[in-house]
Amino acid sequence: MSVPDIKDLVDRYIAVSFSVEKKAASLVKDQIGSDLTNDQHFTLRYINQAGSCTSSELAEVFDVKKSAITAMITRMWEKGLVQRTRDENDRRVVYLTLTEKGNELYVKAEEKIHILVESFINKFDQTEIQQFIETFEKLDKVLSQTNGQ
Amino acid sequence: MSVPDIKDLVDRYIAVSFSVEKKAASLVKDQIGSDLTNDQHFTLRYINQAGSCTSSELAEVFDVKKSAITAMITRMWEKGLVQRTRDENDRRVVYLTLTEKGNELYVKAEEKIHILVESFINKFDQTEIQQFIETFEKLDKVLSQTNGQ
DNA sequence: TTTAACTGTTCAACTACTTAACTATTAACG
DNA sequence: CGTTAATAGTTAAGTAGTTGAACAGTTAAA
Repeated sequence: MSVPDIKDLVDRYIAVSFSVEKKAASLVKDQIGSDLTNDQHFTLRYINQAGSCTSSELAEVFDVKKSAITAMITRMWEKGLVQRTRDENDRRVVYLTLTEKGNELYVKAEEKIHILVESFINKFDQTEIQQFIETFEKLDKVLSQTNGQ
Repeated sequence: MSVPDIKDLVDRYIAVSFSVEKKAASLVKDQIGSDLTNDQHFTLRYINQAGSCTSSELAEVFDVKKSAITAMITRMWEKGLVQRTRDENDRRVVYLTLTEKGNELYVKAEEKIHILVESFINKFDQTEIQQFIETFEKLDKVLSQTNGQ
């Protein structure tokens, strides 16, 4: 691959990945509506799948400082979506779980996103979709390694 | 494709695309440093490539309200990165252009991101990279259509 | 010429994030 | 055992980015 080729590839990669990122987030936001922000939805999603988790865990997964998690969980707690429970054995630890309301809202939002993504991937054929997911999974793997340096 | 298949595909798609989005943004942020935020960098990028543009144009491209653009451009103007120039023919319009400092900072940040992305895509073979870009371009195209509804 | 449409700004309110200092608790080690 | 380290989470001040609604000024349309 010659020098201008790689520069051109990198250029296209940057431009189009940024564009896709912005547009996808915007679509999801429109679909979820005003009950939940994107970040709050993905927080509910994580807690739901983990059953329960800690602030430190969320901070690592979302790659933000713990104080950012405290603030977000407080906002969600004020809306009645999550609960804080202190660990009896290690009194430093606080477990986060979904309330009934939080779970309901999560399921509703998840359904909406499923419909959105399904209608979206229906615009492509099977081979293409497999390729999309393969692409994302490969990128995700290498990004995880790069982050861990 | 049976029903559980498509549900599973959608699940994987949502999870992995969110993960990639977060990690990529985080890497870029680390690379750019504290001089520029991701959004400010991509705003510089857009203005640089367009030569000059308007607030309305940016609002449409980034899919945010015009007041959000006013606020961001003001922050960048305070840092001496962009200029506002009123159109002489249509006094409603304000043209945004990069200052010398803005352009320098953009070029520097762009170099950093190029090195990052290049080292990143060097971890894959040519066929894979072509596939990545193809994937993003297909997604971008359909996302644009979906947004326009 | 009045009315409508458009461009951009201001303001209040909100989400999200960082840094730094802090509390409370547990673990480590001499 | 007791002092010191590390760990989990919170608080507070400051910044970035966003929305919605009201607004000023300008241009286009009726």
